Parts: sequence; C-alpha cells; structure tokens
Amino acid sequence: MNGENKILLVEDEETLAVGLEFNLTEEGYSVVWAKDGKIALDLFYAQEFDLIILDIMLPYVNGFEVAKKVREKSPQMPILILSARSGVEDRVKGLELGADDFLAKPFHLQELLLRIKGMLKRKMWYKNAASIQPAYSFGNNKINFENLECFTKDSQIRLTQQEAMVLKYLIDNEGKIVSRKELIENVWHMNPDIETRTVDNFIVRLRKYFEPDPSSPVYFKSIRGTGYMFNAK
Amino acid sequence: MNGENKILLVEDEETLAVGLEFNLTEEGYSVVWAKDGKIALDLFYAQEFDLIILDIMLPYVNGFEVAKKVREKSPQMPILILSARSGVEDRVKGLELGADDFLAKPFHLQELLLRIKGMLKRKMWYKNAASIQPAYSFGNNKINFENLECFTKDSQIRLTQQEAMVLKYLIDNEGKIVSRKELIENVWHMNPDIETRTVDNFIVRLRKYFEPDPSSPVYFKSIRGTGYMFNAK
DNA sequence: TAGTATTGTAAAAGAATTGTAAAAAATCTT
DNA sequence: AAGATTTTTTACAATTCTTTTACAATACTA
Repeated sequence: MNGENKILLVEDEETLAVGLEFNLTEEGYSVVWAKDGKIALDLFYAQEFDLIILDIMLPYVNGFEVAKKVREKSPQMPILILSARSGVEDRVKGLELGADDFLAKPFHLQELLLRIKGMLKRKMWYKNAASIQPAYSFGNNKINFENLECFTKDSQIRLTQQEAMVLKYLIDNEGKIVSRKELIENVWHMNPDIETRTVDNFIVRLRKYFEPDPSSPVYFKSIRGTGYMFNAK
Repeated sequence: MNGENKILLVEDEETLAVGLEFNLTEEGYSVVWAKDGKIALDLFYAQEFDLIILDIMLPYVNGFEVAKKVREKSPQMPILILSARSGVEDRVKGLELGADDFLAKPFHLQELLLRIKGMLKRKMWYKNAASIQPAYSFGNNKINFENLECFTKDSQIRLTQQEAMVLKYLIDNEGKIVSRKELIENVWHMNPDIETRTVDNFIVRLRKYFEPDPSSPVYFKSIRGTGYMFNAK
C-alpha cells in the first residue's frame, strides 16, 4: 500500500542505519541509505523521494546544511530530523531550517514509524487534494507544485509561495469563476471586506509568466463584476 | 494583509493557557481558549479553526478523546498535542489517534511556535474543488448561470452580470408578463418611477444573442403597454 | 388615415471595474 | 541591523458595461 513511498535515510552510524532500513523496509517503504551529507545531497538531486530522515551529526556536510539545501529545491519535502543532542537550540535550529519534525535519539521505534506515517499521509493528502501530480501542465507551461519550479514557453522561473497558492486555487477551480472575495478568504485567509488591488496584481503576474500574450489572456480570464476564471483549454 | 490563523487552545491550567494565549496572539494568531474537552468539542463543531493545541489531561473528556472526535470530522486538521506525561506510550497513543505533533511539557516556547508555524504552512497547501455545472436551455441556446457562459446557435458568448440577472428574472417568470417597473424594482433594485429605455436596451441585447431572428422575437416577446414575456416554447 | 402612444435601436455620455506600475510596508536572509 | 525579496497599497490609466438621449419604427385609437 505504501510500498510506493521512497525514503532517503541519511545516517552515518551504520548499525543504526541498517536496523532502521530493515524496519522501514518491513513497513513497506523503499529505503535509500546515504552515509554522509555529501552522498545524501547527490542522491537527493538525482532521485525523487517522498520523505527524508536526517541525522544531524554527519561527516563532511552536517544535517542542518543538508536540510537547507533540500528546502531550497523542495519546499514541500517532509524532513524528519534525528539528533543525539536533544538540546533546545538544536531542535529550534532544525525547525527553523524547515524540518517538519524533530526526534531525539535514542528514539522509540514505534514513535518514529508513526511520525513517518503521519508525515507521509499528510503529504499524500495535499497531493491528492490538488489532484495534481508532481507537475501540472497547460499550454506551454509546466508547473511543479512540489518545488514551485515552472517551465514556461521561453524561460524557467520559480514561483513564490503566494503566487503558487493563488495559481493552485484557480487550477483547482478550473472552469469556475472565482471571485476576489473567495480568493482573499481561501488563499489569504482574511476577512474579505477590504478592497484593494492585491488579487489583481497576482493575476497580472501569473499572466506575465504564463500567457502567450498577457494583454489578451487565454488561461486567466477576467469576468467583469465577478472575478477570474482559469481555463487550461 | 496577514492571514490570521485561528487556533483552538485546549488547556485546563489557566496560568499556562493565559500565557500561551498571550504569546500566540503576539505572533498574530487569533486564539480561542477552551478549558475542558467538552467546551473544546462544542467550539470545534461550531467554528472553523486552522489548528488545535490539545492538552492531554483534561477534565470531563480527555485529550485523546477530543483528538479522536476531531479526526472524525476533519481528517486534515492539524493537531498538536501537549502532555505533561512524556512517556512513550502517551506519545504513541497520541500519534496513533492522528495527532500531527506531540510536545512534552514543559516545552520551550520558541519550539512550540516553530512547530505551529510549520504545521500551518503545510496546511495552507490544500484545498478542495470541483462541482458540476448547471445549465439552462431553450431553443438552440444553452446558458450556464454559474459562469455566465452561453452557447447560442452559432457562437459562444459570455453574459455580463446585469444581462444575466435580467435573463434570469425573465426565465424565472416564464410565461408571465413582466413589466419594466417590475424589472427595475427587482433586478435593478431601484425606484421604478424613472422612465428611460434602459430595460428595452437589455431586451434588445438578449434578442440579439438568443433569437434566431431578433426582429421577430419568439422567446422574448413585447407585450405592448405592459412589458415583456419570456417563453422557452 | 392622421394622430398618439409605445417600443426599438444606435450612439454618446457616464459609471464602474479592471490593469498596471511604482512606492511603501512587511518579511525573510545574512 | 542591513540588504534582498515578496507582498500590499496607492494612484491613475485603460477598458468595459450601463444609462441616457434622441430619434425611428411600429402599433393602436378615433
């Protein structure tokens, strides 16, 4: 069932790594083991993973560095940090670097498994909810909602989080008119009583990125008096 | 425009609750405090929250029970469990019930804040979609009142809001004579004492769009001295 | 059929909404 | 704390839609 999930295990203590690999495989995950930070990053750049388990104390490149690099490329990648040092500073640092969870060594196996399960479940949920595979395409554009990278007709860009959320909302509601109010409520999570041109500005940007001719939009149409509508056509 | 996330804080120790509420509010969250499990569930059913912080040891209904009920209704609601008892069994139990995170008391404020921040950031990434599109037809015309798109005999157009409202009123009163006064009152929401050709102009447009021969209308008939009448035939 | 009232229609005038750049504010990085 | 990036606001231009106006066409009445 979860046999599809691929985990990158970054851990230099071989005994622990082998044990963990055994248990994770037992659980039905597919595990790739990296015994130092350098190898981990190489693997990360070369393959697709669903989750990363990261020890902090590693040879060459420490876990924090790895987490940072990973975050740069994949803002949504679940990262679980393991650390022998359970001090608050480490935990805070890990979380600040965007780890999704932090577990102190020695840990309880079942707890680790449950946390992994939860993280993956959440990740899958988001993926499904969007009904968007790693990459979504329309026209000459391809958007990777995992790392927010886009290939457009003639260039490659990276969306900001907010841009991505607006875009995603429009895509999820393809063919339906989405009012500014609705967007402010559901993307900005704000009271929709204010009236500014914020939403419009995001539309302008999306058009600039993705429309062949931004001045006569094909994908991001304005519906006067009502809102906007996305159509992949 | 800073999205205000709403947190349900379930904690019976008043001192701690007040302190936490203060800090969370400081961070820009909007906090609702429930001092026992019963109140928590009532609030949860009544309002929308973005995250729940849950103490385990509560009067009446304990935290685990609350988590379970919450999960039943909202499978993706982020739940952060706090517990004085940091034993592994409790952690495992909490995670099994679907908590997304588990923090032992006493906790470090900054770590709590970081975990909350991370959970919310991740949560924002989901959104639901999809519904069917209701269409109304007459003659060779099909009108989708959801997105105001129309397929006519030989083209596809999009109605303006006002056009759509007039059309809708006529359709809703199919077979009945509708006076200009009535239209001005019910569609324009204005005092119907003024006398201009506004209504007529809209009829002209509807006829242009939808009548096979606008000069001898079939669907949008004029009733001299009285008003107009729509008939789908 | 002439006269009057009502409806049809185009085009000008007026309003309202949307597009856009640039400045300001907020947020994140170093 | 300075610098960089992103978001929000502001101000105005451009566009689209609605209403008015003016007159033509049509239908009724006597």
